[in-house]
Amino acid sequence: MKERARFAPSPTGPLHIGGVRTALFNYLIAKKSGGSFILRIEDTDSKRTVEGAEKHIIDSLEWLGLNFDEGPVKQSERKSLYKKSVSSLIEKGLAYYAFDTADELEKARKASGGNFKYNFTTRKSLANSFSLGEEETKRRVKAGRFVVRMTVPENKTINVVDQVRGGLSFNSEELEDKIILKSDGMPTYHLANVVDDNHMNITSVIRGEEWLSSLPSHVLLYEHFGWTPPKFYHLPLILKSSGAGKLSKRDAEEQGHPVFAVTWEGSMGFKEAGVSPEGLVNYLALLGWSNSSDREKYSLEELVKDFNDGGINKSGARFDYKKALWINHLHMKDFSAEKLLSLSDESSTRLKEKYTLEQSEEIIDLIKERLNTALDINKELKVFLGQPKEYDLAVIKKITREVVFDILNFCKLSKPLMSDPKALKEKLMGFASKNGISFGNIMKSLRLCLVGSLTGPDLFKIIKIIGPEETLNRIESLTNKI
RNA sequence: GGCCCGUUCGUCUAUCGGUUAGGACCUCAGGUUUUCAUCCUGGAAAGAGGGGUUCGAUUCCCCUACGGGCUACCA
Repeated sequence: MKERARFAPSPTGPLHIGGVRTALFNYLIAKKSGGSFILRIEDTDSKRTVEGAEKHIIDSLEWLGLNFDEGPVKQSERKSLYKKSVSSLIEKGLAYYAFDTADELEKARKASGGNFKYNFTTRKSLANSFSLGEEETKRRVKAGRFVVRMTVPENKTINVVDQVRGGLSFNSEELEDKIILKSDGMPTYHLANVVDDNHMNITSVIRGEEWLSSLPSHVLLYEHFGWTPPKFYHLPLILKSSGAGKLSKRDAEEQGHPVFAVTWEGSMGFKEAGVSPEGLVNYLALLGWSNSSDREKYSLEELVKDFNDGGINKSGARFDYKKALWINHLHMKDFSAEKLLSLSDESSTRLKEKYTLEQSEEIIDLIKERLNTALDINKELKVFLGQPKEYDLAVIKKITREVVFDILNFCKLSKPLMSDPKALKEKLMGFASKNGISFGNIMKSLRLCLVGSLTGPDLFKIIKIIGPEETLNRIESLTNKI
């Protein structure tokens, strides 16, 4: 069966990785079946709607490559649909008007010691169409300040099925007559969700585990309407990397990793941190889904192919940035030179000014397996773009002026060999033993001259690429400093 | 507090009653390398506790503990 799955965030803030993973699983389930992935914006709470959040959600999905086939459908534009649905429920006696003020409800909650439930027992003594009579209800509805609550039947067992956990059953005593239409005329999540999923022919509802407790209310609503409920998947939550609880923006900042796919109000996203969408998608898929195989690296297409909903895990998973970076590394080392170059605009333009395309690709090949993030590209490319701007002081202390001079002289005489890394290395080794200097010492000194520190790719290959003139320049320039 | 969900190495996970409980990240020790990184080899590291069921439980059931979620005119 071709699934229709929707990702339905509310634009109350930027899209964080929990949301990204929900979107991803919606995408996978939809695409696995050859169906549609739909975006719906649940903007029913105008007070909490944040400017720019919707754009952030869409930008994030685009960057991740989770392209939606339909939408965005905005709930704020479907008010009349919800009103009509609510009226039909009221007519059938499956929903009712209520007039209690926030203060009154607060009082009732306090009086019951925190165990207050608006349900078939308490509603008789509260202000609603059950207790007030027809005339008074009419009068109050006309006056305008009312909400609509769903009628939860007494003493009824509600059986629900969650595709991740299996069958669950709830007793209606535990439920509340949830508000489905607010006094501002907007529906609450519960109503809008059910109505829209039905009207949009959604076949699979895939959302976070925080919704599991309201599932029975939703299923009851489907029953009230006389509709067949879709399949439900409640995904385990993503937990903070250390300590207890659900991952939040603050935890992420404390732990030093991003939470948003792309930047939001000065807070760095995974994109800005240099994580590729391929890497992030791959890591997030593995956080909550697994296969019997030991495979770790997947592209989005491969995930679609291999995904099976039986592999969705039941328990919450901690976010592990190190592993995310490792997965990202797996992807980056397989990227083409062209793609890697496109990931780092500033360095790549400078690289192209200085080198031929062929040389550029050679350079990229040299550094690609050293990359964890796109930010590393700039770092690794520096050596090829100019002289070191500063030198590792700890290393300077370990080398001597004499050795650097020896190297300088050696290099002056070996210019023709510099395009042949292997030959140059052999000759330098010979030179070292003839002069009684340890090869390690020579290499350390030479690397400091050329790189400024003791890190980086193969030195002789660096020499070949930057050429004899630049090599000599760099050595000379260090001799002036020590 | 009430209701719901969950619980295998530090972390992410495999195992669908019989396994030396496997893999990956992390970590440690070697190796490769001029160095760092990569890479290769190896090591350490787990079934929350207690009851059942069974010839046999990590696996099925119950209790406890712990973790998480919900408990709004928020989603």
